[in-house]
Amino acid sequence: MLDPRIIREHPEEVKKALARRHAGFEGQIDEWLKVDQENRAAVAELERLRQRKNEISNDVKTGKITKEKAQEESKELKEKVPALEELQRQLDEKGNGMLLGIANAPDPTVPDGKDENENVELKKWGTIPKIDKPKEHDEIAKALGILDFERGVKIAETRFTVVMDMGAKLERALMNFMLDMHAGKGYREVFPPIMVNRDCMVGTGQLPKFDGDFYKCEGENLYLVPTAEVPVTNLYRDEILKEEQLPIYHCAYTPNFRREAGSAGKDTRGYIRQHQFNKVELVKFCLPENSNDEHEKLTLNAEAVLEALGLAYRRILLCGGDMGFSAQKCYDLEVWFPGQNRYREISSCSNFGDFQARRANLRYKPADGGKPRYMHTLNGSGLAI
RNA sequence: GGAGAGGUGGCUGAGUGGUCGAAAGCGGCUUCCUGCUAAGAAGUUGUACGGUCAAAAGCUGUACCGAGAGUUCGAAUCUCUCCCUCUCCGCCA
Repeated sequence: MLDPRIIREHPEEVKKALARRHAGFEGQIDEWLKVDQENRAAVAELERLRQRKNEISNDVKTGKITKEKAQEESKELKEKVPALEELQRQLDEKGNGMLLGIANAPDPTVPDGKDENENVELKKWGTIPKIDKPKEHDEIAKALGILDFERGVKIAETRFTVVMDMGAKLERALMNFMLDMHAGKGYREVFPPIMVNRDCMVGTGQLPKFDGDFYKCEGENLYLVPTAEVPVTNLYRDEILKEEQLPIYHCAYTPNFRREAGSAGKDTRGYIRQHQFNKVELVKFCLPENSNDEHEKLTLNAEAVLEALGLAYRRILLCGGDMGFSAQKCYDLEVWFPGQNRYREISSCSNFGDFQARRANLRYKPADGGKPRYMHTLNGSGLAI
């Protein structure tokens, strides 16, 4: 979430930055400021009453007043404090809930624009293969007998696919290839739980705003991970690391589960927009001053996979209107699909600044002995399989 | 699933109603001392949000001993509910 202090002190700047998302978040800032002000007033009053309470019990202790007198003095407090506590708790919850629903502010280097048409192409790599009448991947896969869409639907439901024989082997080979590649470049491999609790989902920004996009276990406080970003970024939740421990790089393979609730009718063909898919994810934790550099390096690490596989791709800088909720800056990598005669997203590499760190309470103790500070987090697909 | 034990500061671990944000030890930091393969001495050492201040330091207020609720003038300490961990038994890939 955004820094409450910055919103209080520079509301206009924050609103201006959020306006670049073209999603109406700026209006929520004013609402939050109102709630915040009420909340702070309630806290001040509450602290005053509690101070009085402590004085009374202290006076009993030192024999300054009798118990009877203390009871009498406390009578009013005993009515006021619980009521005020309840009010303050509600205001706090309300303000916090609002903050959790407000997206990250775009970085100044993010281009203006309201949708994907205004993204900026930054680079292209590789040669687009010349193929006579290229076939779609699902045609080829069906012919080879390596993807079975019908049985996937039978076993689960639509958008689930069975991968067979050389297809399964290819899937597994790519997974290993990517993990080995990143692990060789300093990313510590981690295989996390693929179910996470709600705190994790809030920590990385999936919840509360996007409730319904994910699979939740009935009667349990557990969600199937929509990306390894969630368990891996939350590894150090509520911890204070030492500055010397940063940066931390992790790579992780997990299956990913998404309900794709809003995408009915989109990409209904083939192995593209599945409810379950495999991905190797890169996650970084670093000092605030290094996150921009780390973002560039992470994106190059993801690109290296495409280059090693000899696949033509391009890098896109997302405009303000097309960025994900938690990101302050995001590059998409798009790989050439001969059968569709266009580039399609294969990776998304984001710098979250301290947005996730604030939600997940990811801090580090500076080497100079200062107060704990929020670290920065980044992640990128490296890649979706 | 059944039975029992327990959740305290970076760690170990005291603390059963007030003098407890919390003994002690370890670890960390600072200073001092010693010429010998590092030891000793002293001090210091939680987090968040406020106030004071030009600011920092300092001082100061409130909260935090798994979470929530209750009893009380006063709760780490008593009561209730929940969560989690450990041990044993059962079941099981």
